[in-house]
Amino acid sequence: MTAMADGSTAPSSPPTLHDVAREAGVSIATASRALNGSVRNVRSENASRVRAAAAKLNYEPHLSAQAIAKGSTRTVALVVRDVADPYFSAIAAGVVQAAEESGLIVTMAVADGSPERELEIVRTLRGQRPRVIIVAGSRIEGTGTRDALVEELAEYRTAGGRVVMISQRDLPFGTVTVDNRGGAAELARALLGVGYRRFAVFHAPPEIRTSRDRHEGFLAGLAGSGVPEPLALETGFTRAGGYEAARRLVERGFEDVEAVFAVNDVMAIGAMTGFRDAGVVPGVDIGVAGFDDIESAVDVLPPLTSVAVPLREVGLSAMRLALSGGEQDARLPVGVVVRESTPPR
Amino acid sequence: MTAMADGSTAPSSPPTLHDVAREAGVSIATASRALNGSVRNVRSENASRVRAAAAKLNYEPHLSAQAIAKGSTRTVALVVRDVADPYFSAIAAGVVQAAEESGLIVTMAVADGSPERELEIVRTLRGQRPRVIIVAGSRIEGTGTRDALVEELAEYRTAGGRVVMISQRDLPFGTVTVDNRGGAAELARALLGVGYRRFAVFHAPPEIRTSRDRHEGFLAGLAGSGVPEPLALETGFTRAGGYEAARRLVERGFEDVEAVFAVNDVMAIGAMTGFRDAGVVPGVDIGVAGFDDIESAVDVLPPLTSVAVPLREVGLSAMRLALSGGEQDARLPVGVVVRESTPPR
DNA sequence: TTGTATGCGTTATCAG
DNA sequence: CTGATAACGCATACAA
Repeated sequence: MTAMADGSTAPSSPPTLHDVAREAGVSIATASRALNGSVRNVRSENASRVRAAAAKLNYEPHLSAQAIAKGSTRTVALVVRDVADPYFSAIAAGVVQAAEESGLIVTMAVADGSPERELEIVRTLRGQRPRVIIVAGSRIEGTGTRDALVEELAEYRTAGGRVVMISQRDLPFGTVTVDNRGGAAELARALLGVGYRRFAVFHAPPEIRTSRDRHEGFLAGLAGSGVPEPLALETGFTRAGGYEAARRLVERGFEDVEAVFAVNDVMAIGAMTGFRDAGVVPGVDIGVAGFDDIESAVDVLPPLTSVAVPLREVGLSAMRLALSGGEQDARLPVGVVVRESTPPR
Repeated sequence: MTAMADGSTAPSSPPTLHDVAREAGVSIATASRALNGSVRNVRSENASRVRAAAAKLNYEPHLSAQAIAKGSTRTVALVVRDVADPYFSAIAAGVVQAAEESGLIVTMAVADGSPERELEIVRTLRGQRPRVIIVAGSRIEGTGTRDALVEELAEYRTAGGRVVMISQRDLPFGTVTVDNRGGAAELARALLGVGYRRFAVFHAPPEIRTSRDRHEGFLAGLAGSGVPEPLALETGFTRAGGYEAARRLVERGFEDVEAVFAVNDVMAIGAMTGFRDAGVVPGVDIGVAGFDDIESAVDVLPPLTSVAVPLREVGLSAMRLALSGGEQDARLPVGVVVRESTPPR
């Protein structure tokens, strides 16, 4: 930190391994070995001199330099639809936790629900040469970008990278999924069990695989019970979508609908508010159930019936799967939690 | 992708600039210039040949290599207390958005409420040589780590890095804050205005500056009104903390308390559930107000009175402040939103 | 055990 | 406008 004429300090650059070596009076190679690699092959006296020098200079190895020297980075790239969504932030928390435990750095990109943006992200992500790419909440069904995305990721994998998809099965990559179909079916049976017979489903566009699976699972759970076909309302995969669908349902006259299944909790919670704003009381005039069991499910009124998904664990599993190099899939169990938003009737 | 004897493919490494240059029949220097640098200085024919070659090979420049060649990276390091907390995830969303608009990559680290961990993170972060370090939700008041953290960040800045703190003023770095004191004072006056006179405050340990500011601001807003000193309950800065404090308040007999101010919304929402679980109805038996106005504030029942903080904007501002290189602070306005959790009495 | 020399992929300098 | 070539900071094969 050299003082300048005006009293400020010159932007001195961080110490390099070279500086450490000089300070310790050894060669740069010895310094390198002492600090990370084979500690056995360096005389302990020199080793401690080097460590002391590094500490004195507050040296931190330049990760980019290490990356190009070693030919591999220590970063994990995570792409999500929206960080602010509790579903994704919970998953991200799991990913970050597992990564930090392995000394890896997590970079984060937001696809914002656009397949094109997602593709572009993955494309430029490769510039980071990350060890792992984790894609959560993709919506690549049917769109023309699907093949491009797969090709991009496949090529990345060929170059030694690991790919893990979250909730996006039947892509040729390791995947961690939750049992969306089974959970929704179980939920349907639970609702039948407490007396509901006429349903509406608030679902997202079918390109969103998660939404479709949950929708289909719900129908499957109803099969054979003899209840009428649920009314299906397509809307956004967000709180606003749930709110809007609820308003729409009330406007069109919902008399015959006894309970609504929204394919995720943020939609369900939005729907509850939508119903209430329309003068329909959730849990009294109409039952409401969601999926994910996010934290706030127990803080809304009435508490929301949902299907518990271990979201943080999803993130952890994704990292574990990636690090184990597994191509096999991990499927996490889910469980129905019936609360007061669907009282017996 | 060379085919191997067993039919699998060898882990071929990604194409380098060298490959692109060879493919285009130019030197590596020309290829480099054509792809990023001074496009003017390369014959347009060659430029397009290079671009074509890059596209054909699906070339992505190795960011680490660029970083060491150019002497600077394009990454922004963000450290938060907890990604899953809606307060931080909203801020993170803003940071990521602004960063992506500037072509920067965001890396994320989680301090988990530990000052030691935070210090350690910042220390190792320097290895990334990020352009910017943004620290959100620090709790470094009083602890011995404070000076170490400041020194670490100061040194980083001396080396040309930019530091921005969020909600952590009186540190010698650029800061984006919200008007915690003013907002809380305004809230206090609003509650007085609708008839409340006896309060309790659920606050976090005073090392958390945000909590202390809001607490003090609330008291300041009450000053001169002649109302009795609010009851102060210290608890965790989390939903669980709010829940616990509510239970505790009910147990000790809360008859004289008319309204509770919890220093953030997740605490307030936890408190509402805590009250309800204890048989006390929020908005009827007791008023509840929070701070932040997170999304779910309108989805709980009764809707939560709060102080609106533009959280996403906080993240955006932090990035803007960092990129503009400003040392000056940004202070974002807040505004009280009175809802049904504090009905007139 | 240590040091020298080379290479990693890219940019930048400097002659042609 | 182009092409060698020298950095950048670090790891490592090779030689001593």
